[in-house]
Amino acid sequence: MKSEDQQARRAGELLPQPDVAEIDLVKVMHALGDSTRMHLFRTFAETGLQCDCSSERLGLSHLHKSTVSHHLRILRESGLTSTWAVGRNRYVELRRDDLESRFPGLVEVLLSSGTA
Amino acid sequence: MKSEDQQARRAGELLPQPDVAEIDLVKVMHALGDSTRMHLFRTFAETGLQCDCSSERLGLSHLHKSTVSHHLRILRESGLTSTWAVGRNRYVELRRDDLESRFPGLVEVLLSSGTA
DNA sequence: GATACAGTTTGAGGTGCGTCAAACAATAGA
DNA sequence: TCTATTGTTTGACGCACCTCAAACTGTATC
Repeated sequence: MKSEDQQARRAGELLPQPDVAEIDLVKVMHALGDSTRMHLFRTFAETGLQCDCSSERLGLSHLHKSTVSHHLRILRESGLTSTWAVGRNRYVELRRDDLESRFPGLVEVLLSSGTA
Repeated sequence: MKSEDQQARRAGELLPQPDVAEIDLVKVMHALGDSTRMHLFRTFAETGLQCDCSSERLGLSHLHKSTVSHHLRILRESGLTSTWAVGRNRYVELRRDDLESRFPGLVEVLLSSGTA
């Protein structure tokens, strides 16, 4: 994670998300049971932190921006991601540590599974 | 697995299921993104092999038998389970080895995650 | 202040899902 | 053969979901 991103994140506002203890495995499975959201999950896992959540930037240029916003919300509400509002942008991050403490090994297993 | 169960399984007919290489992670996630099917997943993981798939036997006495049949079909078609038809009964088994070779560690991670 | 921009919210349309009930197929047992 | 049993299939209903379009909120820039 780049340091300017970290600063921007601290300056932003954290959007509502479930506490670690409240993250539900079935909800997480449901969130990942959609190819678009699985793509976003892998993208955030790779990039670490992401600003400018435009459809093009996220590799979803075939989807309307409101649709992308919808999927990002589901990811956040399931507990998979954190989102900070900074100005007009959104910073989205995978909740790696939280997920690791709640479901040890899950993220690693999902990422190392072939994308096919 | 009890030996009489093994014999019954061999005598039965294997219902259609995807090949190992065709098991799709998103479809698996979707199958587990339902509390009833997550319950069945854990049940089959514990019991190893299960005959008499009645609602009561599976801890789903609140659901109609056709609904249970529906969920078992989705689990099978996603690649999570194998089902053998033996007489009037169905033997359902978690495809542990197949899942392990396709998504190493996934089953273990899911089972060790708290049921909450 | 006026304009442009990033993202959200709302409403609508189409589709799929979970559930039940009834009909059906196939087997076991009398 | 007749009946009971086990599980599947079909159709229906209500609900949730995915998608887009339009309106909206809030921010940055001129």
